[in-house]
Amino acid sequence: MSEKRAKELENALRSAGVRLTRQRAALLRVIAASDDHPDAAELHARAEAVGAGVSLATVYRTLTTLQAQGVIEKLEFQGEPARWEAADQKHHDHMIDIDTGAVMEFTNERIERLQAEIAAEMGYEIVHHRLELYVRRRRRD
Amino acid sequence: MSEKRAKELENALRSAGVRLTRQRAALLRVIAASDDHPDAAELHARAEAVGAGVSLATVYRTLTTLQAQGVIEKLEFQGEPARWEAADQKHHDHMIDIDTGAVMEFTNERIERLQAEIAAEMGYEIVHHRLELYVRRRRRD
DNA sequence: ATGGGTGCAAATCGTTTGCACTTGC
DNA sequence: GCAAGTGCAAACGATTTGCACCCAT
Repeated sequence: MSEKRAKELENALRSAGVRLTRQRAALLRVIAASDDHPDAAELHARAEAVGAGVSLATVYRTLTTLQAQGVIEKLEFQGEPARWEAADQKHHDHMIDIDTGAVMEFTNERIERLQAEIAAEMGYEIVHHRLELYVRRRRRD
Repeated sequence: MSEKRAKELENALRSAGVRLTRQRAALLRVIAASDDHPDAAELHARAEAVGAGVSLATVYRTLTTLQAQGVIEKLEFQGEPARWEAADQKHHDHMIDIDTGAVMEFTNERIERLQAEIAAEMGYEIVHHRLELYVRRRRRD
């Protein structure tokens, strides 16, 4: 099924005038097959694991290109290297367990609305935003 | 007045067992006198401007120390070098004008509450969070 | 006096880039 | 065929660190 998604992306990219190289096709598949939040090195490792000869430099260049095409989104959690996720899902924010490093997703329509209101009140419109909750498992005592 | 604040901080730090060196005293004053969001290089420049001989390495080390003492907070906006702000004010989030780079502060009690609820529902408690609105001035047309 | 703090320069780490070589269209 | 894409290794920019010296306590 992620193969199907990868094909869709190939067509979308091609009609956007982006050349479909062997490396890009391989990375599209790796990304489509990932449901977590890998960083560049991890994506490179996954591509290598599948025998796709892709240099790390190309991974970086491709990530930038795919982001510009709106195919993926860049996540920059505190201090750690940038992570990436497919952009096909609906908008969501992130919650990071600071003890385990686990990244969870959530959405809250009310928060979204409030943000827009705040910006509007000050005469601005939101281009994009970042909401991250750094959390710790609640200890029951 | 920021001089008064600097003195307060000196005492607080000393009783926390942090040695009060010439460099740290100078940086405390620079920070207390800043009401914006300077990065390490900028703080270094401001310290130099006041004739405080402080190396950039020490600026970095001091920022880390002051953060650990809860005196300042680290801000990491997209891509740019980390910025810092005094931690004495009440909690607030940031709105960044992506065209001018201007950083504004805001608070919204309802958003804070909603965040806590979301975390609680998933069995977590928030240790800290990050909410940034990247905005653009609303064009009246 | 002594252990923490500092300056300097070198090292780190994620990421970007110059250049000569490939390759998709 | 040719501009766009790639690999490699070198360059980058922010930050950190090893080490010899220094100074608050």
